[in-house]
Amino acid sequence: MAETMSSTSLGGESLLYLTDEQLRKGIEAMFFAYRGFTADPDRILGDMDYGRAHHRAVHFIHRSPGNTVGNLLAILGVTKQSLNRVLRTLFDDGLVEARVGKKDKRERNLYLTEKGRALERELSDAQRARMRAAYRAAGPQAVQGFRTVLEAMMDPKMRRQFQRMESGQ
Amino acid sequence: MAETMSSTSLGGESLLYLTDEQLRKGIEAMFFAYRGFTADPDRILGDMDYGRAHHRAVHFIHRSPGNTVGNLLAILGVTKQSLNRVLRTLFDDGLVEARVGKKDKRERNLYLTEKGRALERELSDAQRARMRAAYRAAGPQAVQGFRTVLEAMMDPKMRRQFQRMESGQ
DNA sequence: CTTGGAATGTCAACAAGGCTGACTTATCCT
DNA sequence: AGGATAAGTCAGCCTTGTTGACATTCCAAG
Repeated sequence: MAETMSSTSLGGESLLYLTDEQLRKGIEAMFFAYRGFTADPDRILGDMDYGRAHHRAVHFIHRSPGNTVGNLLAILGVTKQSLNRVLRTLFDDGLVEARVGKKDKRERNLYLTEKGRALERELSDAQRARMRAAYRAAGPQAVQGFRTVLEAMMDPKMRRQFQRMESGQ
Repeated sequence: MAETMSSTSLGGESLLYLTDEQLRKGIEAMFFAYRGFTADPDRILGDMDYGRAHHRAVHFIHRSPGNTVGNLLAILGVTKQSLNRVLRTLFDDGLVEARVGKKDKRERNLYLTEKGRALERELSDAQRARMRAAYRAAGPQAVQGFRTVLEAMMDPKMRRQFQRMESGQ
């Protein structure tokens, strides 16, 4: 199970990045970095009546306008009831609107209103600013590696969806 | 605010990794990867009466045995009341023990019991296995970049603490 | 054309894990 | 002696996740 690397294992120095020690550092880095990653949007949202769940919904609606509820559910990985609570407040506050599907009238296509786009912009500006600073500080080579490891960390199913999503322009 | 990169900006091709488009991909990768990162421990914890908060506490107590409560609070970035709820269940279930500080008797030094170490091992084995697979798939160069970007993403204060923590063996 | 299944929405209840605020106890230090 | 610090605790609130049950609307296949 543990599959601990010993420093005397075959392969020698080139595999030292796979020691439990190095893995632990990576795990902790991931934990602290994610805190930084969400800190700015969280701060902004804290002043309003919204939370991280609203941010995620708004982000992915902005990202693919006209997406259906079911699709959003698959992306966010939460239950319909959870998402619905969030969507309802976004409807009520006029940030998101749902249009009945043209082809299949059971479906709802989700769109941001102008007000919704304004919030999205505020949140993503903050998050991008931090990301940009980190990218710039680390350089293109590091960013390339960053992206590679993140993709390898995803669940295979999620990774396929991600790659499909990101390649589609 | 937006500081959007235009493709005609100075610097040319070498800065294309800083476009809003690339940043958005990084942001989404971070979101999906974090889900993978926590998926295995979450699955294990779901079967017990514990959650992610317990995992974090157990991890950092294991990582620096004898740490004080206040120190743990600073690392985890939660309130005393939040941590206390978690610690109490860990005490009650005999996974963690608190010894009165030798120097300063107000302090409590936290340690895992054998039972606590067993849980920690189970959780970190699962998490490390995924991390190891990702590292191996990505290669040492990519891992180097991954770590660099993650550190750059942390809050400066957190980054200092992290670097102090990780350098101290 | 009817019927089964799919997409959506909704009600209710519950749990984890954050938070604030107020307060106690024990200990340390000046 | 008295203020500051470390820890613990009680009470209450919020967000965001969960299950389960059920209604509506619509598509599609028999």
